[in-house]
Amino acid sequence: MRSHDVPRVRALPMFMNVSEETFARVTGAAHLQKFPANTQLLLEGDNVDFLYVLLDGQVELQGTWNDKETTLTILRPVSTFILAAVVLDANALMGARTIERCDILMISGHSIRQNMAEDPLFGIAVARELAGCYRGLVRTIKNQKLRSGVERLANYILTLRAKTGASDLIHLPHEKRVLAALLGMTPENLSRAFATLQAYGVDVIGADLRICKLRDLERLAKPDPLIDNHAPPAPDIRAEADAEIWAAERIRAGG
Amino acid sequence: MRSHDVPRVRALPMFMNVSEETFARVTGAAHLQKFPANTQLLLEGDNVDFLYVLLDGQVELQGTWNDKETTLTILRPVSTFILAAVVLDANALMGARTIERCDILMISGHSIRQNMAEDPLFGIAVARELAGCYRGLVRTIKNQKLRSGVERLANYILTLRAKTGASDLIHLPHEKRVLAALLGMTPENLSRAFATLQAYGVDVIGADLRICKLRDLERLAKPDPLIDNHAPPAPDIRAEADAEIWAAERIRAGG
DNA sequence: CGCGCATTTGAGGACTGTCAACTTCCGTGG
DNA sequence: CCACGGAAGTTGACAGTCCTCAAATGCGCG
Repeated sequence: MRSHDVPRVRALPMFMNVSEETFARVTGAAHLQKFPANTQLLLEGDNVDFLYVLLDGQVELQGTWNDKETTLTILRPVSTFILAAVVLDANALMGARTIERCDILMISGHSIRQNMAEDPLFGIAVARELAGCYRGLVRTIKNQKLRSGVERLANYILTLRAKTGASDLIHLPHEKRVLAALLGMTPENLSRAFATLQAYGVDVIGADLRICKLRDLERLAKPDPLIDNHAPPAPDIRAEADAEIWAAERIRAGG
Repeated sequence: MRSHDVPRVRALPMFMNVSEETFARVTGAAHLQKFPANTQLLLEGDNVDFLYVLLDGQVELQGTWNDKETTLTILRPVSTFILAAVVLDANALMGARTIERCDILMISGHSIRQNMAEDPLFGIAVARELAGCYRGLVRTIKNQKLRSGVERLANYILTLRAKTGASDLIHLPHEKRVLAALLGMTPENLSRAFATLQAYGVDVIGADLRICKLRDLERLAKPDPLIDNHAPPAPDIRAEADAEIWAAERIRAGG
């Protein structure tokens, strides 16, 4: 691991409250690997030997069935993924593919499991991480089953806005076809959804959005803290516990 | 806790490999409670103070938004639920409601968290349980996003068949409107889906099904071990590790 | 027996996916 | 610097799926 990556990995919910010794033992045998864009890191069903930590780039977790494919989540640095399979020493239920060139830290699964047994604080950290991932998936399912495509897009935009500083000028972090897959629709449909949102004050120029009528967009989207994981309120008026929960859930489906 | 419930609770993946002492400490302050049918145990957003263990009856976990409601999972004995919220000491993202009269063991959330810190084996057990719950949700999302209503029903029937002894005579464990909500469709649509499956050899008489052309049904359903958690192969030809993974995932969304 | 609820059936409409053609964008190579 | 090719994105026509509303039927329980 490069020295400037250490604090970034340590800052992960999974390592935040863990002792130096355990952190050193867990990451001791880890190795950093670079992958080009569009590389399949893991196929569904593959045995999982490593916990992956995305340090740079974007990774898509996907599911396939019957020649159809769907995007379950898109990860951005710094995120862990495939933790659930590592903890159970099981095979992967999701495939993983790089969207861009990526730097990924690979931590031995065996070392994760062993250190959980030796350091209860690390076991707790892993459990908390998994709990956060679980709750991210619950949000995803509610979003998927309860909202229409346009509603999902509207809420995606509002969430993105909140995460990137609440500015009314927003840059989409993914290609639109990738975004479409993430939102559970076809690229054609996403295009029409954007057109629909024009009536609610969303101007689209390429990958840049301008939100002109925030109130109207919110009235359509009806964001809900039990589905949408927006940025928490400012730190000084926020309880420590809330901060930790939010941090754990930040990674919407990393396990 | 009633004495005859102890072995049932101990047999849960969460307590299977835990010492007597820890088990006693965790469940020491637990209390058994009976609830009538159609009782809201937990509203979305409620603070969660207890881990719930369903010992008898059926519980539905639901999500709501904008006056719409969806069923996320239906739990049958013996299952834990709301574990993720307990581990993070967070509020509930799902509501919980009894479908039938239920016996539920309520374990103090604080005692769960405390014992995770004191017994690493318990921490591991919790992490493994959460990992299994997480993987159950991954399966649910893939099922939801990649399959049509008829395909979901066909696979539901095949999974139910596998779980109840591979007989061609099957009894539905839920009312059809409940099943419809679970499969993510309206009761009307479920009715039509059953009608569609008649052409594939599924005869429906009330809550009883007869599968006449298993091969045809399977050709339609295309069951997939990476989505459908069927019963594992017979114990004698199965590795111990597989058995544990299956046990952990048995509860599809209990966290 | 009769009421109430679950289930079924039918008609119509909203939403979403598919296919095809077109436009735009962008990097490559001349 | 411009032309070109390919991929991404858009648009239109159409079909399939799913939902909504309404009415009819069936079933269980008081």
